[in-house]
Amino acid sequence: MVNIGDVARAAGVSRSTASYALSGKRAISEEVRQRVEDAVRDLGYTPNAGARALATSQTRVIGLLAQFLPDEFAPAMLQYIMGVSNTARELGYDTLLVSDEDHERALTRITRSRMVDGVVLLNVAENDDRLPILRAGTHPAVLVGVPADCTGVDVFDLDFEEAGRLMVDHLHRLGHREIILISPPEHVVERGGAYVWRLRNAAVEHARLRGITFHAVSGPARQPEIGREVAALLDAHPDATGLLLNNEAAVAALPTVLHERGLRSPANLSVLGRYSDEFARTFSLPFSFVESAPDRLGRMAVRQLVRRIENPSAAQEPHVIRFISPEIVDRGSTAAPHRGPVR
Amino acid sequence: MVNIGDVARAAGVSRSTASYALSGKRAISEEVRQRVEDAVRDLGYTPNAGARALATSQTRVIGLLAQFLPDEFAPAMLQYIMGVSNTARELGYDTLLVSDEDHERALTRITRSRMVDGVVLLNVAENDDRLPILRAGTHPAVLVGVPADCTGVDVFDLDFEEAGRLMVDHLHRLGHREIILISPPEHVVERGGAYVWRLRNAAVEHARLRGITFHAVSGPARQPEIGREVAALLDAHPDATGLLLNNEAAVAALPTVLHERGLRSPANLSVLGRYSDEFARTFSLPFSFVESAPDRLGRMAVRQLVRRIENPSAAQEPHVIRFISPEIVDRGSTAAPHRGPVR
DNA sequence: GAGAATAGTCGAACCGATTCGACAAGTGGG
DNA sequence: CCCACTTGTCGAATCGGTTCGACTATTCTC
Repeated sequence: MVNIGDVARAAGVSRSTASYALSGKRAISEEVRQRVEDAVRDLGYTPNAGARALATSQTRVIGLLAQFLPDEFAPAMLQYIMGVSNTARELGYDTLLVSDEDHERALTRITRSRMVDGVVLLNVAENDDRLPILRAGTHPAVLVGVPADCTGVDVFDLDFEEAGRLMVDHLHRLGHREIILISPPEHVVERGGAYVWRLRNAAVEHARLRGITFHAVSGPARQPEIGREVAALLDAHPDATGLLLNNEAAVAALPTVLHERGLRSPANLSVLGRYSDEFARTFSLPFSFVESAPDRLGRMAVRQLVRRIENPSAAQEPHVIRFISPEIVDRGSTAAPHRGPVR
Repeated sequence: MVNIGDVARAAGVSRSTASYALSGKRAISEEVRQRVEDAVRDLGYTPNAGARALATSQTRVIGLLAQFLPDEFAPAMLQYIMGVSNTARELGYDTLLVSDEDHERALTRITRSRMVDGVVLLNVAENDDRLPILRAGTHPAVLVGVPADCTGVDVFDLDFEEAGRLMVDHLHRLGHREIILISPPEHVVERGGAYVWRLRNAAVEHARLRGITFHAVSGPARQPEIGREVAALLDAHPDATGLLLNNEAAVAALPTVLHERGLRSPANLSVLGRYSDEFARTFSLPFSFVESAPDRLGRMAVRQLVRRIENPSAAQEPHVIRFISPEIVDRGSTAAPHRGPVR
């Protein structure tokens, strides 16, 4: 394998000169710089990442910790991963994907061994066991998802509370007075998935203020159970005219459920979901929804992480919590409720 | 940061002794080994990955090259990634995820800089531009997907030709004599997605031998276009009693299409797809299908890659092309065709 | 025209591991 | 009792970069 010594010899200079010629950290005559670059090209030189990491304590790799939880909706995960990975690459970083079951050990491993310059954590729980490890170390970290204690880390997420209010208000303005909200399974909450109750509580409270009859339930994240659950809910609340979905599996199941009962949206039921544009497109979901923008969140997270990594003064800046504002993508699945029962 | 020198000092031995105590590559007295291990624990020592890579020329990282092509069905990708990443971790490797647009440069970069010990390529095209780069280098590589020229690499894939025959035979045995096959878009073929024509050609040929009227078409991989296309196809071939799907988007669209036209499977139409079990579960697809086993393929690929990396003699072994045999998962969406037209 | 600053280059140290060869002490065989 | 061998340890070299300090030659300033 060709190393910088070979390049230096071919260019007739010392190793240090070759290094400076490539990094530009000291003045080098144009002529020498050219010779070095020619040598690099001729020999096909690429710096050894390990050696460089050893010398500079920088790896230009970020760690991406993504857990694949059996009852969380998997396809959404890919978009976060893509957002992170693509953005990292644009900024000159590679992505080390960690899907280890034991995230705490994995985190310790990749940071203490200095495999990465910083980490992005997905699927952050309210009391996430990974956070103490992070705080004990010195690596910058950015979270997607909001823990109870945000000290020492930067946090990005959709504003789920605002999303809850937005969804309720949207239906309220159209005239709906009885609404169902389907959330992810209760054990997602127990595991610390704060986005579930954030949206729910805000929605419940807002509905109360507006005088709306509100049924907040959680449903399984798996087919076909969720399909049956959705059907049962529609039966149980025949007067409900609006359906809010914070459960992607429920969204995926809904078209079939509606078809089977001969219901149409928005004629018989106004439907408003919370998921990503990509998800909607892939499955041709005909429902209006609040965009959850996983790619955008991934992008913001990496941008901030790289700032912290590269800007020594940024390390001193206070940590940020940034919520992106929910926006409704109108697909025409909401309308004023019919007067009188249509189901 | 604590290094092996600190450990050695704490244990009262030399650095080399500490190293040997931890690696076990030379005999070390039980007592010293214990002291070293205590020191490691007390100080929280984790070897520096860069330094180790430099010294051993091994990184214990594998590269995973996954392209996210705009018209290929994305959710399937996650399962390959999970299969690879989880298996790698089980075998003691981390995964560097490369989603760079420019895969060729990315491949050169991660191999020549020795960031990885080997690579797994997903979504391999028939004349894949990444292969020459691989052959020019010395890193072991494993592909998922079959290129025209397999020299120098190990290859794993579903046996798509056998899958095509299996699907045709399955319907033929039930008595079907007119069948539609929907493949991915033609430009997937043009880009080198050999699995498309492999399955199609085998199916066409097999249908010819069996005297079956066979309509092989390609459809878009996007909603809602694919839904319309499927509907149009059913209209265009009213006598077709069997539908084969090698296009995941078409599968996702089918339930709605069937509902809209009041068709039921298998009463009016026998349906047989080709996708993964996970995909079927997530979207509650009620169709029988040939399991494409992305997790299993990812697992096999990594196993073989690690064998090549770790076993110096394995490097000499001839390269393998291994096809996994397609198997039908029966969901009851195929049956004997009705006599006479039912649609 | 002297002294200071600048440009351009080099040698050597360093980052943190692994590993080779050397060596001392202990063990066994003839 | 001597020699060969094994066991346990250490010092030093090495992997391939980066970077500091030193040095020379040139340019600038007053």
